Amino acid sequence: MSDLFATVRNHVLDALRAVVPDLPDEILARVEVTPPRDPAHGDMATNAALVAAKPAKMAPPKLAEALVNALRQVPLLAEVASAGPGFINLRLQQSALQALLPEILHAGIHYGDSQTGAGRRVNLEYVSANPTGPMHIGHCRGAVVGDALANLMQKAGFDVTREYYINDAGNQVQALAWAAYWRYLQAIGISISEEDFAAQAPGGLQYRGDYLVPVGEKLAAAYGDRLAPGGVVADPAGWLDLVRDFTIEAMMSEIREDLAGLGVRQEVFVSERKMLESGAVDRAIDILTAKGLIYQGILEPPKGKLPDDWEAREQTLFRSTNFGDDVDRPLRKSDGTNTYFANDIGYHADKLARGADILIDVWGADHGGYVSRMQSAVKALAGDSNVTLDVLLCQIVHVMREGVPVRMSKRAGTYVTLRDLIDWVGRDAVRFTMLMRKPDAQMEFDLDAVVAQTRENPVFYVQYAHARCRSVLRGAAQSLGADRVSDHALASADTSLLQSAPELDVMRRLMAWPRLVEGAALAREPHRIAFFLYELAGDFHMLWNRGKDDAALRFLQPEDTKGTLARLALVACVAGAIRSGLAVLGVEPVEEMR
RNA sequence: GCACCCGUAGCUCAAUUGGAUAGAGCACCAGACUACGAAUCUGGGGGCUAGGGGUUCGAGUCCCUUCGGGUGCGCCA
Repeated sequence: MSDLFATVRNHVLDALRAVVPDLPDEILARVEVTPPRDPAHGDMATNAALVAAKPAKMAPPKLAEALVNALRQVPLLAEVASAGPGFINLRLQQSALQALLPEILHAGIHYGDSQTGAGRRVNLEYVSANPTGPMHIGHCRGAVVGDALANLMQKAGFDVTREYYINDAGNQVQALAWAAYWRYLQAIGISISEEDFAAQAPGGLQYRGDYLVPVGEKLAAAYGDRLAPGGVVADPAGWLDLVRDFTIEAMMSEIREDLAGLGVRQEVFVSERKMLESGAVDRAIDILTAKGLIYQGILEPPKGKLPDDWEAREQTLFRSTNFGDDVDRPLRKSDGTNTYFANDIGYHADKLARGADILIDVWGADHGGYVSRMQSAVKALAGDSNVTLDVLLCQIVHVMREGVPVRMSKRAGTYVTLRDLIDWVGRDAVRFTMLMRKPDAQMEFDLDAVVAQTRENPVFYVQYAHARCRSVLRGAAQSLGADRVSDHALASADTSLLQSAPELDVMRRLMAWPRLVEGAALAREPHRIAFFLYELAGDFHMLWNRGKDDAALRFLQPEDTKGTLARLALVACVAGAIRSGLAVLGVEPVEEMR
């Protein structure tokens, strides 16, 4: 399938090589063929003369003129002109645009697929919420961004593994086990006040939410009172591991359900505990030790206000400063167990060992301070293999309801779970809205705007455009017969009949889709897909209304079957492109609005 | 105090990764239904891209700096 931008870019490169032989590759790589900012400039523009002027030792306008003369020989191009400081504006033959439609119809949902990432394996880790409670709205953004990015990169040809890291080792899950045990005691009729129990549990009672009540009941059903003989808090040695594993399993099952409700699917779940037990962490640290990157040392105290209990202490450190980090980072806690970072090194080493060319982690913004040390570790482990770690930080989501912020507080009981959110606005609205923002910008999520059925609500606006397309095609199927308006049949329509400005504008938008997919995938920016769909929907709604002003522009022309079929081909292309984009976002296209 | 992210129309956000005169929606004003779905569309006003300096053919984008918001800062994950 052809990307017209890529095709034209090749023509530009040919012309450039002809005019200026022996240009270095890095100059050629900077040559772009892009949609023009102002449609009056044509269908495409290239910066070729600007980037090549210096190495060619020519003034940009002069080089542009030479390129214009060469490009005028290309049959695909109807107009070629230099402009401004040395841009070259290009206008395609109408036939080139019209020829796009059968291709789109044949490609169907695969329109925009590319081979940009072919042969490159991506390990994409996202969500990785701690199994200590239900998912809330804070986890949601990362889940949606990660999932859409996985779809996007697959569409661009990458071989993507979707992964979830279960933080089931360490103090947090011990505390979870104690909290579940408290609920278990209640379930078997032993009532201990929060305060009394908190005094007995190491670290106190950290998880007081009632989501653990069913877990306690299940424990009671499975074990009776055997975990608390004599009706008292038993020695944890006899129950802690069991209760912990049981509870983690229960929480993960809830999380998987929540993810399924959001339409997020991951095929690999890695347990931190199992990874640790397998020796993967030790092996990774051995590798770093062999490279001389591990040492015993004393860190400088942090600047500014010191933690109360700070004292100078020698510890095991990773030399992350060799790879751009600010300070070296500790691998062992004072009790001898691993820091989270040490285990994460093991985990990333494991990802590398399983075979990946690109690692991507999607994290919450509160982990921003952690990025450079993890990238340092991956650089150290990857050595010459050039595997990189990209980290996407998802910023805070402020939830608004009726114009006022919804505070995220467990204590105040205004804790918005992912399930609440989906129940309130629906899966598609959650996903689309989250994807209308760059991940690294804070966003406001207005619960009322997201369910509004107006242009203000992009998910509605795009769905409506698709529904309108389908509505026309349904109507045409009635009058012309379904077999004549299938995508396959419409692919042989005479699209040269489509010559009006708004029709050609839609084709230009459709033409940009493959290039947009590639760019978004390379930049790891799924939100561009959402914006493209919003703009395509706008083009289509405008075209539709042109038909209201001028009956000659309506899709269905009873006296002109050939013209009708040509227009239906365009409509079917719009619907197909919308489906193709919504598939990336993980949003369902709808046949009609209800 | 230090590091990272961010700052664009009154509001919510884009800007093809350094490209031409910074664009959409909401809100405001004025219009289009005898109609393939008006839940839509057309037109209008609205900007020193937080401030200042630098890099070059060219900066919202890169560098320095000031201000403002967010996040984090050895034994939480």
